[in-house]
Amino acid sequence: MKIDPTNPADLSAQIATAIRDAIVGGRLIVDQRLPSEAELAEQFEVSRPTVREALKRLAAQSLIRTQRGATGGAFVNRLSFPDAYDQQITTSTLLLSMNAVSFETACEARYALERACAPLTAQRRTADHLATMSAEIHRQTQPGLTDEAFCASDVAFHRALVDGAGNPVLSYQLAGAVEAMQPLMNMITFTARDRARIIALHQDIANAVEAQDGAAVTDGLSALEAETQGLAESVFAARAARNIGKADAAT
Amino acid sequence: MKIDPTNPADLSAQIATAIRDAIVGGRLIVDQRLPSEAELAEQFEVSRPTVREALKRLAAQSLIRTQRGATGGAFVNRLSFPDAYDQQITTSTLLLSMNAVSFETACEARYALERACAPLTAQRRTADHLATMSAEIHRQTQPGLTDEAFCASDVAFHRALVDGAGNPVLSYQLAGAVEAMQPLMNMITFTARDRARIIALHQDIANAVEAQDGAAVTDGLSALEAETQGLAESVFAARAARNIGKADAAT
DNA sequence: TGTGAATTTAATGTCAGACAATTAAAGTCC
DNA sequence: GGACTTTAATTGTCTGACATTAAATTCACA
Repeated sequence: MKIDPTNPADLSAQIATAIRDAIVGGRLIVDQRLPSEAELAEQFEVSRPTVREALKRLAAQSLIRTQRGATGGAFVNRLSFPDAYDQQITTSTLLLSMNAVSFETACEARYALERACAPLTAQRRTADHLATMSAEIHRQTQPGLTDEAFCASDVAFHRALVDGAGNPVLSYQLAGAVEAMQPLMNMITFTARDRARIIALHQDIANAVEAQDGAAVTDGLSALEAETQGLAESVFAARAARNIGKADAAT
Repeated sequence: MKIDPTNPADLSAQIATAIRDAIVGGRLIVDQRLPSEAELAEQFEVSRPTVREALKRLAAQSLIRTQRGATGGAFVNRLSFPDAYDQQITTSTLLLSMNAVSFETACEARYALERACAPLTAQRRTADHLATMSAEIHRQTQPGLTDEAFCASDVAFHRALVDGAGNPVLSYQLAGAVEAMQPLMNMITFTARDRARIIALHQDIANAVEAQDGAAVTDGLSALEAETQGLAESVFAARAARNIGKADAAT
């Protein structure tokens, strides 16, 4: 592994890329120990701080872990599903918040993805998943629940729906989509009547899952999407009207 | 922003977390300049190399960018869709390769997600998407195409299908699932007859997309999934049989 | 001979200070 | 006023040192 000292890019970035390629390409395997920082510095012909910066870049992506002590060092990390979830959620959340993705677009994507799970969930859901969904629906009926808590419960309900498909890759992919939506969902305040309608749709979906009726689950999700989009539209319309009013008052 | 020097975690990790929270929480906004490394070192009461390690961690996640020179510094980066794609693909690829995710599970997830796009793609596809799909199908018919090139064209075909939904959030989510499958797909060698069947199914899907028939697109994807799963099964069975043969020969 | 404490050692974590490279802005000369 | 030069601020990199950690080793002692 060599790097190009004339390359304008940071040396630490080049070194990180070289090591990352070695990991992705299978030349470094899980739990394998990398050379010590001093050895890496010698190999790449740079100083130890530069090597360290490169290693921190990799650590930030959970590609390596480090251990202190005599037999310590940097080790290739097995990227776990929870680690991947976290990265996925952070990335998705920032992507939505920084790119002015409309509620409509994000919501459409979320429900489209969830519908992808519907047939599998209907087929494979266990008693655990049904129990979780019931429990969350029950929580949502509690009076005095804050909007944030209601949304959190909503996320938990949908998580159970997704996990019911019994496919960890699907769960991982959808974790980002569902969780990243939460900040957007929190922009909406729910009236008691709004909540009642949503809860009823949740119950429909839960029933369809229990009955193992994939088509009904899909339909339920579509109905919930329509309800959510309608709700958001009226909330944003009301907000826009208020703002126009304010602007008029200011002139 | 303060950190806890008695915390056993790395100082650089704590600093990175503090800054990341400020970004995610909106206290630092896009394109805002962070204090200089020297100022950050003073604020957090650590040395400059430690601050630098923290900044490199954030740079690895595309959360900041740095610029040299008089008016340089670290700036909060707008996480772009391409950046998010890249991270998503790297994460997904490593997740699959390091966790012994079965071909079956990954394939199921991939096609479930693609079916999520089918109705939207059927509705919204443009002439561009149709042209890309046609071009890739044509490429796939070329004799002498390597397995790698065939798979790459396959990915491009599916990318066009996904992008046809016209929802960037969906495209971003699916980029990982589709691209991460490629190394697994490359484990399969295709006979001419295998390719012919796959191409025929691609053509069916492309026709359905052109006809804006969402249900037909969904069915086409399901057929393609079945074909792919069957193909993989026979390849892996043959490979297992060969290995048993080898093991017998070795005794 | 076995065991537990002390020592050694190898590695990462942190620091201080320096210099190089880069870039924008300020200043200067014609 | 415009082109050139200088200056200042900032990141990038290096050197060398010390602190901290944890495993391996040594060694005294029962």
